[in-house]
Amino acid sequence: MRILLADDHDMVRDTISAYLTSEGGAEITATTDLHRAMQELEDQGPFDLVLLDYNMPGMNGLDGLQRALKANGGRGVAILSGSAPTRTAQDALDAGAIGFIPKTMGAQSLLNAVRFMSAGEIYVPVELMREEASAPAHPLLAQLSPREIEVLSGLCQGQSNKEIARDLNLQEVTIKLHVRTLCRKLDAKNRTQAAMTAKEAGLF
Amino acid sequence: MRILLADDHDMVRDTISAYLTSEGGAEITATTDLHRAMQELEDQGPFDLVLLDYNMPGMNGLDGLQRALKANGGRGVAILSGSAPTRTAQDALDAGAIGFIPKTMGAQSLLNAVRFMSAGEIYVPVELMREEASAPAHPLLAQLSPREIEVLSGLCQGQSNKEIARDLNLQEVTIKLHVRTLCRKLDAKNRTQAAMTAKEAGLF
DNA sequence: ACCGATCTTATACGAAAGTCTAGCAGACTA
DNA sequence: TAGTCTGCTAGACTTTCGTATAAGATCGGT
Repeated sequence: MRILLADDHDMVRDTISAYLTSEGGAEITATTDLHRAMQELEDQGPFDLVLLDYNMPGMNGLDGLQRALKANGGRGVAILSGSAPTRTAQDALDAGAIGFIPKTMGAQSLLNAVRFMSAGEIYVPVELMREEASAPAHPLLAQLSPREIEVLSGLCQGQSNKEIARDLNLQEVTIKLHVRTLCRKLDAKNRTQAAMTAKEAGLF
Repeated sequence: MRILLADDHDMVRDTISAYLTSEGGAEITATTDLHRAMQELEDQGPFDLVLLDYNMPGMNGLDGLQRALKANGGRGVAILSGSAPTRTAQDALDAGAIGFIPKTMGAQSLLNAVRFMSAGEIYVPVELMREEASAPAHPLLAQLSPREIEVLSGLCQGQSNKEIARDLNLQEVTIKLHVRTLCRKLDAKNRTQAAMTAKEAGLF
């Protein structure tokens, strides 16, 4: 089982490598960023599985995933992520990833997932699927209305009220109200502070 | 060597535990958040070393550090962090932490550091100390003037131009200018987007 | 001494953000 | 059926932000 692992956190990379090697008998090649991962893909041919950290130099969101997929000759590429917004997981799968692994998953589960994906099976943790349907993902989101969450998403992209209004088919004034209530609920003085709070909480 | 490890990423926690146990002969107690860590501190008495993830339910910045320090009866408490702003490291040490461990550090180095800190020595990775003095910490900061960095800091706290001006003893118009150049350099359309970019890059 | 870069202040104007008041629809209760 | 609560929408108004243009001050370096 030949696996390529790319993560810029040495500690995470080292310990995961050690674990998969000793407990799973895997043969790991580890790199620190997408650039070097691409080089390994060229030099060492296709791997049974490629694991890419979502937040890593060179990734540019799911851009790196696309490139790795092309370079791995049809074999699977999966995304590792520390903060795991359900949305990103869905996007990754849509983009062709063979799996999405949140770091909140246990080491033994990781090993099982890696074996699955190496065999060509698509793997997504059950919690994420459930979360999609039921759970509020984050305590902060629970106290926000659906509209407010949509508006907050716009805020975090640095959109103006007018842009948000256009995207949601609403009037600009309406957005202003939502922004105000968002600021109240998030204990922020203005849109920027609200966006920062949401970002820190790991939403979006 | 009895160690309490608290990190909400199961994967990270499991693999680090396994590594420190097998390679370092440590006896690890692992928990998922600060609340449970405090319980373990009460139940299992003082540990030789407590490792706390900086981004973890219940931490509230360095608030959790203070509480853990009190509960561990004089023995050391260190901070683990994924994104490692030098500023936070300094603050942690000032608050009484016995060490600061970025996850970009290798597993073997971690083991050494843990042995050091268990023996009561303060540990900070050399790169952080150097960074403080020389390196630009982040490529993005390199192209910003000192003033611009100060203003950007204000932006990331959601301050208004007027507030920033007061804090820096400048006129509001001056801040506007800096905000404009910041938006140019960070490729942002407005202050909110600039703040988000800075946040994503791990600054502040 | 000159040049260029950075930082500073000023005036002014259009655009966007933020505040206030108020009306309307659906849901739940009595 | 009326009452009430919550979420969504709207118009008018004030404040803040963003931009343009101009110009003085300081500092380091060819």
